Order: sequence, then structure tokens, then C-alpha cells
Amino acid sequence: MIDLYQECADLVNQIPKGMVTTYGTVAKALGDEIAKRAVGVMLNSYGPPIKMPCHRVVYSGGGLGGFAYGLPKKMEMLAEEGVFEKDGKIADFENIFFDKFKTDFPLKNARKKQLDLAETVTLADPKKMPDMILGLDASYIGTRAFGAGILFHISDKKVVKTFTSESKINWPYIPTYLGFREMPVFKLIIDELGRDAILMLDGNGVLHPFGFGIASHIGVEFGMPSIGAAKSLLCGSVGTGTNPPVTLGGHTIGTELKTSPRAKPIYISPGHKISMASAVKITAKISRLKIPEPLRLAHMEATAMRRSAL
DNA sequence: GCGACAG
DNA sequence: ATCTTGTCGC
Ligand SMILES: [Mg+2]
Repeated sequence: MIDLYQECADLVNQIPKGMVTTYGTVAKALGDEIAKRAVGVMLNSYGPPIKMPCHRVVYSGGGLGGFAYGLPKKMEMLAEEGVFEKDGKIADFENIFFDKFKTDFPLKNARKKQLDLAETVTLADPKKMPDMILGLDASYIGTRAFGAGILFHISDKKVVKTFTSESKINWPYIPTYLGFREMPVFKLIIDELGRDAILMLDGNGVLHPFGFGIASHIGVEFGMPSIGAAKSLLCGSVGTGTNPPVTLGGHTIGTELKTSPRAKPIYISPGHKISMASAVKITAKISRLKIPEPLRLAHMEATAMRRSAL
């Protein structure tokens, strides 16, 4: 997949001296305004030394925004280019606002890919349901990703194998595009821990505005059954009763599951090659605390690996 | 200050 | 996701 950090850098380099743009405008040039916070995250990762005019990106309200070297430095750099601020706002903002980016909108392509691949998702149970779950999770230090996989036997409720690996990611976290960020982190782990398992991801399956959350993404990519288990609700509304359905546009796309008496519920959805009923049943079976055991352990492993990597 | 969109 | 000590309750 494309390097979004590079795409963002290429855009920022187009902002002329003496002009400014906003985080949201850069995000729109990337192809989706939802990435505006991610633009800030990416700008903050360039350097030191900063090789592009990050100081020319400001808040849409005219405020200065943030800067890795401190706001006084940002103000000074802008002043050198004839851009000034008064009362904490960019002066003459409307007239020095730049948005004529040359771009091929990479996020629009990514969205199209999601929509195309979503067509290939099947929610029928496999002929032979694996008795193994492969829980996957990741922890981060900037663009360094620490991934962990826990191979967990469903009937025995026992860990069979554990595997961790470090990799570099080239996508920031962008809501509804999570699969693109974590895909490379899990590839090595899935290849190592084998293919006869149901994948379980920390995030959603079809419980997604475009029916293609990370569990669907990873499931389709590897042609394996997958389940998504999210700690909070991404979209849709929750129904009533025990294990209430999560619906969106009249369709049931997930299930709210109370895995532990006092804890907040989690949100289960099939990712690929599995039914909603099986996804919920299996998740309930392998849950002792709030987070399903394979995911809870994968999270702990990934966190431990990150802490030992300092 | 409110609202707030997985990780 | 990350930044982070102690404390309360079961
Ligand atoms: Mg995670």
C-alpha cells in the first residue's frame, strides 16, 4: 500500500512561501477530511530536522495550531515569510489561504478498495470451523509497530503459541481506515502462526460505515475466517435486550456483548467467512474478563515488547 | 464548554 | 494508540 506519510509530505511541500493552509484542507487533498487529525500527527513526525514547511499548516479557525519546535518558533518562521498573527490569529487569513493542491487523492482510492473488497466478504460459516483463534494486536512508538499474535485453542482454552514482531508502518491512525495501518504488522505473524485458525482483531469486522473494518480487511486479504471485537462503538445504534444488535441503515452489522458482569460491553462483528451467530458464540466462549482472552494476551505481549524496545 | 469516529 | 500513582471496590 502507499506511504501516506510521504503523500502528506508531498502536499505540504506545495504550500508556497507567504501562504498557509489548514489541517483539514491537507486532509481533503489526501482524499478524506476525516484524516485531519492524522495530518497533525504526520506533520509532528517529520524531523528533526523538519525538511518541509510544516509551519504553513494552521487551524481552520485562524489559530496557529501546533509545532514540534514550539509555537514561538512557528510564529517566527511565518513572520520571516510575511505572515503575521494578531490576537493569536493569522492576519489576512482569507487572502493567503492556499488550497490549490496537485493530488491524486490516495484516500479516495483506499476507500474504493474497501468498497470493492467488501463485495467479496462472506458471512457464511466455514465447512469445518477451526478450533483455534489467532488473536492479533499492536502497540506503537511513532511509526515503530510492535505486533503480537496469540494462538489460542478454543475448546481447551489454552495458549498454544505466541509470536511477536516489530515492523515500520506508513499510515497513521485514521478512523475507518484502520486496516491499512495495521495490515503490514500482522502479515508476518499470520504467516508464522499458521492458517488453520479464526483471526480475531482488536477492532471491527462488518461493523463499519462501509462494511469493511480491519477484521474484514485482514480476513479477506488472507482468505481466513475473522472476527472483530471492538472496545467502543464506531457507528450504528444499539438495540435492546440481551446481546442487543447494532444496526445501521436497517441492517444488523454487529452485536453488543457483555463479556464480564461489571465491565462495559464490547462490540462483536463477523469479519469474513463466519456468521454473526458463530462470531458471538465463540467470543463469549473465550472471554473470561472484558477483553476476549486471545486479544487480551496479544495486547499484553505487544505492550511488553514495546516497553522492552526503548 | 460541548460534542467526539475502532486503534 | 500514548502520557501515568495511587486508590477504591468486589
Ligand atoms: Mg489494538
